[in-house]
Order: sequence, then structure tokens, then C-alpha cells
Amino acid sequence: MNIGDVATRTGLPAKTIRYYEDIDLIKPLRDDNGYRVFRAQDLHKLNFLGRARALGFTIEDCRTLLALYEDETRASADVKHVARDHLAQIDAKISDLKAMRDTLGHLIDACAGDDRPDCPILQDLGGKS
Amino acid sequence: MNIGDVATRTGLPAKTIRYYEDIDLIKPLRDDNGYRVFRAQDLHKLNFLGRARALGFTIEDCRTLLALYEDETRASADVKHVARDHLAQIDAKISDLKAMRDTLGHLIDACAGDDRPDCPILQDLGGKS
DNA sequence: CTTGACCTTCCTGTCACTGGAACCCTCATC
DNA sequence: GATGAGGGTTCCAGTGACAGGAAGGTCAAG
Repeated sequence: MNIGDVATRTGLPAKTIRYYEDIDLIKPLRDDNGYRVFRAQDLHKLNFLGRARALGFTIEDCRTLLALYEDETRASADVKHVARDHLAQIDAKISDLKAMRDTLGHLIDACAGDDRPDCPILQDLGGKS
Repeated sequence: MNIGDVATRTGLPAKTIRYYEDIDLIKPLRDDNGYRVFRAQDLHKLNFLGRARALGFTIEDCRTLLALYEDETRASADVKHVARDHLAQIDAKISDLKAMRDTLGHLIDACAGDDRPDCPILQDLGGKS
């Protein structure tokens, strides 16, 4: 199967698939004409990667997870550890964003939003708190 | 005032301050020896930038907000518009992250996390749902 | 006169791609 | 046989917002 079909099937852009090969996440074969040839296992890995990325795992996490996936003797604790770390990062990001949203939300509520220049948002940013 | 003092006072790394000059957000003067010389207005702008960045505004948003800040005839509606757009982006990010966290959280809960290889997390990523 | 703490510029790297240029392969059609 | 469309290939540059580091200039203190 060629890269275009793989892109359609996995939902990943061809560029992304080439990139994943470039960083050694997948190793498709090559046809005589130089075209990449994808086997079922390559498709499988790409789907795995797509799902892991959708859950926000970094590429390096994906590399680790993929290795664990292929290691029949893995300990599920290792997987859980990676996932827990990632979950903690997500939670941290969420609370950062929530703090921003609260502050920003208050400022927006306080701003008249008309054609006058007075603006609590700018006042706050300017440090006149 | 030199860049080190400004860094201390604003809490911004010197690297960041140089970068902000590079992209024309600030325009400190220069001493005969080539050192940057910061005036009160530069400090003020940097504090403004620090706060805006802490609220997650992009650099381009900051540029817009700074321009509005310095424009005495601005309409607060313009500021509010920028802020509202940004708030929407934050909300979108939060809900993306929440979705990830929920999915990931369930998977983590379902994973034994012991030395056995069976792992619902990998099963899900592998597409065996 | 040297030391050490500043400052300068410039280049590279980050992360995970994306866009684009320039070129090759294949098949169908005229 | 020429042509065109629609694949594929490589390689280079850009994204955002800096951070790290090298190589070198400046300045006050001892």
C-alpha cells in the first residue's frame, strides 16, 4: 500500500507519516521505484500513534508506548507510569488555563466594550491594580 | 538601566527581553558602549507584556494590545474583542484537555499497574476497543 | 593588571509537524 | 510519441516563543 492510501486509512497526513519514518517510529519497505510500501503492521502502528497523539502523548512517549506495546513481556505498571505522568501534565495545564480563564473572564466582564477608551483589561495589564 | 536590572525587576529573562526588542515590541536606547538602556516606559511595557503573556495572549495579541494601550483614542470594544477571542481559544483548549483527561483517566483506572503484561491502555491505543 | 560579572551578537535547538519547490513514476488519452 | 493528471520522492524553510551556548567587548574592584 502506498502513502496516499495509508494517509486516507489512518487519517494522518502523508507529511506526518513521512516524518514518523524520519524519526524511526515506523519502517515501511521500499518498492523498486522508491515508493514507500506499507504493511499491515505499519498501518497498525500508525493507528496506534494517531490515537496516542490524540491523547496528547509526546512523540517520545509514543516511542516508549510503542516499544511497550511490542514487548510481550512488559509490565503494565510501566505503561501506567507513563500514562500517569502524562495525566499529571494535562492536569497542570488545565489548571493553568483555568486560572487564566478566570482572570480574563473577570476582566472581560468588567469591560464596557463600547467606543470609549476606558478599559479595565488594559488597566490590569498596565499594572494599575 | 541595563538589561540585568530590568530582568530582575520585571521577572523576565534577559533573553526574552532581547527577543522582544528583536521583534520590535520594545525599543530601548543604546549607550555608547552598545549596552541597551531602558527607560521607565520600557520597563512599563515589559511589565505589560509579562502580564499579557501570563494570561496566555500570543505575541501578536500582545502587539495589538500594546498598540491599543498606547492609543488614547482606542475603543474598549477593540480590546474586549481581542480578549474574547483569546478566551474562546482558552476554553477550547480546556475542553480538549478535559476530554483527554477523561479518556486517559478511565484507562489508567482500568490498568492494574502490576508486573503482568495485560494493559487496557495499550489495548485501547492498539485499537482493540 | 587581572578577575569576574556584566554586556553584546550570532547560531543552533526546541516540538511536531506544514508548506513548497523541484523532480520522478505511472497510467490514460490524443 | 507527446501530454497531462495525479500519484510519489527529497530537501529546505518556517512555525511560536523563546533557551542554550560560544566568542568576544566592557567595567568596577582589588
